[in-house]
Amino acid sequence: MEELPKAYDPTEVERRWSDAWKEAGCFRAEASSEKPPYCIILPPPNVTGALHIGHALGNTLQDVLVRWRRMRGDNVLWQPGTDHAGIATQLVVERGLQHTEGTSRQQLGRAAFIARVWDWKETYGHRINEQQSDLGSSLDWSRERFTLDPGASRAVVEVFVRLHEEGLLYRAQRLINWCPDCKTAISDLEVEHEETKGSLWEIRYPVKGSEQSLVVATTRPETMLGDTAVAVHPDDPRYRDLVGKQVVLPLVGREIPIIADAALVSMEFGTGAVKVTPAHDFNDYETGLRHHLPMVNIFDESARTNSEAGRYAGLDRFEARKRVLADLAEQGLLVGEKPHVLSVGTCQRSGTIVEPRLSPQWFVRTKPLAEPAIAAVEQGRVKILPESWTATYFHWMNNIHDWCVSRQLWWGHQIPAYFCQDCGPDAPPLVARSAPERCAQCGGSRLVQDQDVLDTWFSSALWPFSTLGWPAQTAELATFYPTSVLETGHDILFFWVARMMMMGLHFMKDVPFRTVFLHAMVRDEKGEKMSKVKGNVIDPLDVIHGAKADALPPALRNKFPDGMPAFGADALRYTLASLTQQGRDIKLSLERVNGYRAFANKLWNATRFVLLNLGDFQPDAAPLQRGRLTLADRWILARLERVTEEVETALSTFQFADAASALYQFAWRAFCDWYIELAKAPLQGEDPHARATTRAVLVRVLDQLLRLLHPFMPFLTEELWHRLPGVAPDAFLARADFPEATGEWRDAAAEQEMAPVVAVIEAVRTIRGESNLSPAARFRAVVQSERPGLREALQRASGYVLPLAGLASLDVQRPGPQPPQSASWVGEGLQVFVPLAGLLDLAEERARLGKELVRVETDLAGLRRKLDNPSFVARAPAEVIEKDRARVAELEQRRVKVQENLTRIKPEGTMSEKTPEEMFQSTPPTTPSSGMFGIPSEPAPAPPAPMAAAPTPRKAAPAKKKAAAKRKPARKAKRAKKKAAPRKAKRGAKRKAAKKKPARKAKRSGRRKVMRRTTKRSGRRTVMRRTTKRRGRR
RNA sequence: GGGCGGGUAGCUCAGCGGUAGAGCAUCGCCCUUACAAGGCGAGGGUCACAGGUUCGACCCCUGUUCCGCCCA
Repeated sequence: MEELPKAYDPTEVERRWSDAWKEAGCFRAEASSEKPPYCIILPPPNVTGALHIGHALGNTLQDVLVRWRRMRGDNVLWQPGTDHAGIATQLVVERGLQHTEGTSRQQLGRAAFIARVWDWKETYGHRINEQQSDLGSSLDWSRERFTLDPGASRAVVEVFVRLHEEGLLYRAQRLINWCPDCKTAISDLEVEHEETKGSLWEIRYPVKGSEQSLVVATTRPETMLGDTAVAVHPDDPRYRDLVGKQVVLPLVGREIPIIADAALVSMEFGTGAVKVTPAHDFNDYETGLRHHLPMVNIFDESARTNSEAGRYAGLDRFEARKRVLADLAEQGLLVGEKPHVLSVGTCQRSGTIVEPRLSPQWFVRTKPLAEPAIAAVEQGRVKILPESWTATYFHWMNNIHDWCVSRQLWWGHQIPAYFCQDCGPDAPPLVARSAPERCAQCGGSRLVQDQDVLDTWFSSALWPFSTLGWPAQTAELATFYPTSVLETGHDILFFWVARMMMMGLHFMKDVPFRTVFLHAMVRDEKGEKMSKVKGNVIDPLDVIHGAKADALPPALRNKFPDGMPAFGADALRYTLASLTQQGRDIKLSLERVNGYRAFANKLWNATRFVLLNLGDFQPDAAPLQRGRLTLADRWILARLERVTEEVETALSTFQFADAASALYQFAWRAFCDWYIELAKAPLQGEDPHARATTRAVLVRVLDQLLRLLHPFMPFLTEELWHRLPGVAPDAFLARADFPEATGEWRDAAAEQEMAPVVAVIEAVRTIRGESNLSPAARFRAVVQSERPGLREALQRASGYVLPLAGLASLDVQRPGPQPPQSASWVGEGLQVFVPLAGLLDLAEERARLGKELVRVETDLAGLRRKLDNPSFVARAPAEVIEKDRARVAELEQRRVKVQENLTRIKPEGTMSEKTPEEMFQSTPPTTPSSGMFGIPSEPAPAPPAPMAAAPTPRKAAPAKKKAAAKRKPARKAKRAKKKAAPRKAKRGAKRKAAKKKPARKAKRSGRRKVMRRTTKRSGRRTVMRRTTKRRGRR
């Protein structure tokens, strides 16, 4: 196979595999199978929609789950489809008609218009599917559904009819939310409430037959034209005498009663008297029902005043307001106007202010349906994750209102109800599965179907079983219902999840899914909602494919003046998965995406390295034999075993970020940074057996790593996997086995034995770095240890140590005289010396050791103080005390050694009486004397205030540090003094902390905790080394 | 008005009774034949604030404050 290019180019690779998977039918589910079923129903996106970042997140998480389960051998169905999106689609097509042909749907007529919508759907409706494929979504496209398909439509009719038969669906005249722009009813959920600045007007209503009057307060003066009462609180002494009298409605002249209503009126609000307009306000509507008030509707379907408005008829509602106010003012009846903040409801779709409207609509009686849906969650038959959403679910379900399901649209499921022209408008309609020929009442044949359609969510609520064939009893239904997981945004909890629960339980007698995973909302990197107005929308397709600068929204154009590079779908997916911590909003930053693009490239190059070094390797020739493995081999295999366990646990508990992070750590930190480097010696060495074994291990680890990563980065891994030796050309990683942690390669001994090897390499690297020795310089190092086992291990491993530490030679000795004039490092059970004669300035090394000594002593002081506290010793658990004591002992040893090492490299006859701290401070500053902006710098910071036992914080150190750093000691000393406690020891402690955590966490119970423990532990193995080396376990 | 979530390193986030972690960004040295989309090393934290509980608090409790979101 040809050599891999040096850098990964996602564009070409992604397109290729997307097609190949589809052609091979990799993602087809079996209708029935011996394999365990696993099913996710994709929340159907709007057919008019384009893939946005929220879809990208949802698709990524679902695809991770689904690919993982598929590889594990489940019979996976990820069910695709789109939603007909009633209002949205109708609007899109209407606008198109207006724009291109100058016609309207009314001009076309219903049938012709619907045909046009279908045309539109055929032409553009696939766009979002293709975009989902671009993301790598492994949907079973052979089973794609649409909410207006004959199958789904049949389910809708069946459900409608049955609910009606059961008395759970009815038609009634009610006050509903009406969008004057869309000219349809919308459900409560489709109304968005927004705090808006408005006014509170005070209007005087004269009391009939008296000189008295009453001032009402209102935010909507124009609706007074429809007032049918004035209400006061029954306990209000101001108005008690007026209750039962009539007022004369100004401008209209209608006489309306003054009523007392404790529920509607708050004595404190406004004037304590309110006008009652039952046809235009929900609270007034309830009041109207309680008091049997007439309901006067003053608006038409566009929210323009109708004939009920008398001389104000024919006005837009806001124009009507102006006129009413003006006339009231003229008549001296407008008493006051105060600024007022009120909650205004707007239509989710059009943004128009919703107008409550009295009209006949169909409603689903939700209470009886909600009860089982509540119980299912209470009983744990459905689990909602993150769990915090459960409370929200219960709250909504317990306070649920009947669901208005009729919409005054053309595009959608026309309601299967039929009105008899002969029985009159008030006769109840016939509800039937197919159009009845005769009226059941009068036998007449003049039947007309209800012109309205159903809410799109009505059909969506049936999706988990209608897609599987219901009402037919299909094999799919038997296999996949209840589905496994529902993954969607938490904004859809009520719209969809709750309604699917109700419908699923009612019609299938079982829950629609076992687990609901609600993902976060994706925001921009500043945490702001993405919106076209702000210009901060991140289009996932731009991220995947790249985009020219002028195609980017303004905020991104600033960031990418030369255009956005193609980060690739894998990088985007990895980013989204990594950011998916439960229950948080996601702030998406392209820097982060870029980081994972680098990760993809790293994997590419790791594979490139392996392939370049395979020589004549034959995959089956050399099965791994434990006896032949080197320490490094055993170590990486043990780490691989761990990460395999971690991924398994994390994915089982929806901890996407944990899985992604564990894999990142393993791939980059363990495999690339350590194992590949360690493998270079045997690969380039003379021993053919060693070479063969190393090759086999490289291939094995890489193969397993690619499998583990595949759910997250399907394209890259599929591509690379095919380059591995022994992979059949017609195989697919997408259908290969997912690694299982068998425990076979667990190897605590190897991990333990690696520790000193890593420690020595890092010690030498640190000395080199901090002493400004050239990376190219080769020199000798000496390791002293009193542990024979450790010495032997290091001897054996010198082949690793020399190249990785950049040494000419390594002497491993018993503790003895220290090599003169050498840099040193104190580690656990060993000391590393680098003789420095001729190599560097000893002052650097003294500074370094001085810092180290301060750290150790600070830690020691803190610990001792703790152990000196009698109540700590008396009350803390024995193991905690024991640990601290052991640590004191270890630190004490370290302190002595560092001190010795420091003493030995002191220049003859100087500073012999000084403490390390003093030496430290005596280092003259060499930084320029002006600050960052050329302003003369502050006076040198005062020496830190002396602390009881803790020595100077280490910041008082090297002169070459920046000015900012120099100011810190004072601050820290102050804090230490204030708290009258030592600064918390940090340095040098981290390794211990890392080591200790697993033990601590092991005490806890619970699945998630256990998982975290393992994640942390092995995640840290490598991380630990990287972080601790700089913290100085010296 | 009610409810939920959050304020931890410059940024994005883990951790949630026993010594503060990651990624990115930053600084220094390196074009060392897998990778400069890289390697090695280093620096960086009053864990929002104030009380309390505890031998011990980023973690538990109370209050304050700021920021999101949902519901009315």
